[in-house]
Amino acid sequence: MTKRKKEILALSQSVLKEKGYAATSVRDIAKALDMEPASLYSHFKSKEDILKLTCFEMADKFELAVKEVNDIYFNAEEKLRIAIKLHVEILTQNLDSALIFIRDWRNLTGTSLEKFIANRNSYEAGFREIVQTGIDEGVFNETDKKFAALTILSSVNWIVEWYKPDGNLNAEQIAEKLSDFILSGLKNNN
Amino acid sequence: MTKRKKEILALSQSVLKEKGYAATSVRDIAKALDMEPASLYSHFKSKEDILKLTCFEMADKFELAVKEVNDIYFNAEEKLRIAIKLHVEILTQNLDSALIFIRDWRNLTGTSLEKFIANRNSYEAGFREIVQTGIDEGVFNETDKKFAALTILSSVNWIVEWYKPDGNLNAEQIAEKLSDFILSGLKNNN
DNA sequence: ATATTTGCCTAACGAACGTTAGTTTGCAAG
DNA sequence: CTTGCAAACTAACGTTCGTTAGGCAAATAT
Repeated sequence: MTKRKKEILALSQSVLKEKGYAATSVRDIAKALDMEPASLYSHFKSKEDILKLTCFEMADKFELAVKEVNDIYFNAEEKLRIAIKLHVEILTQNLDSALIFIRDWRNLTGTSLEKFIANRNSYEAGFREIVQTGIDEGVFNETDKKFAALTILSSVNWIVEWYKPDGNLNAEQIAEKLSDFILSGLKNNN
Repeated sequence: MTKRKKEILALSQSVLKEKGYAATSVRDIAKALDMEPASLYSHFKSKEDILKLTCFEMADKFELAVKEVNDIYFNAEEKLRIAIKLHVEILTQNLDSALIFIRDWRNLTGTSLEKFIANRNSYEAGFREIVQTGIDEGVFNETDKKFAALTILSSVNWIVEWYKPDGNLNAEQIAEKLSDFILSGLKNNN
């Protein structure tokens, strides 16, 4: 991927995140980049190509993060905290892509869609495994691990809806608060 | 709203939920209803009209639920449990609408969009208030209440992504598990 | 029985869509 | 200086889009 292509991709993403993939036309993107619509096709095969690149770029980052978590030996709580921290970092460092990744992956078609879903399931399985480890260690409640993993991921993913790069919480602080919340809940234990 | 209009609206929603509002054409809807596209305009003013009806139908239900929670006096934990239970019930009993409500409200325009956002903010404020009550009562951790409310709502809303009416968890069971998770967290307190 | 309304139809509109073909421009390497 | 290539252009394609106008048949109300 050439420097220029990367640049155009990033700009396209900042346009796509506004109204969503389906509601954004190639002409919308071109106009924002001060280009002719046809010029985009010097860089991308199709509109969906932009979506594919965006979604799998993100998926790759998450896959790498899972590997990182699994390769290091920690107890379940630490593992979960690290997984959440990495997840939050990826989201916040790629906010435009993250928004598209989370909201618009459904617009993928054919094998791309299948591949994406498989990838996503495998990522979720990673979280389930961490939960299972915690149960085995006796430090997590005996719980529906699928349910737990989904709940964790939903709350983590939701940050893209309100995170502002210049807000008063940085990625690490958000990750810590989220982890505390997920691990200890709202209730005061005193 | 006539019986027939309600019927067509419900069928339209079951079509719209599949690919999302923006990616679904009026012709897609008409075909699924075994109708001509133009016939839909005997019932709806526009495509966006369907989205509006769907979003505000749901918003009204949630608004009613908030009132119900606030009108009855309970401690914060019970209030939160009831709010979550009502929320889950609304989502699961109107799964098609709920999916559109959660995913596609961004496609609203003009004053509809403004009104929707205002409505949504007010609903979120209701949750923040419950959290605040709990903090005041000393039963909830001193916490960022905005952060807590968003995290709660995200995990509750996420159930539309995996809930199946014929699955092994009914709405009440889901609500209870969610409440337990949100209140006590993943960590074993033994 | 007649009048009115409801629900759907056919036909088509102009606009916007994603995309292609072929061409021009400007820069960098030989 | 020329060649090659990347990156943009102009022009247009066929399709699909949301929507409208006007009519027809069946159900409903008078």
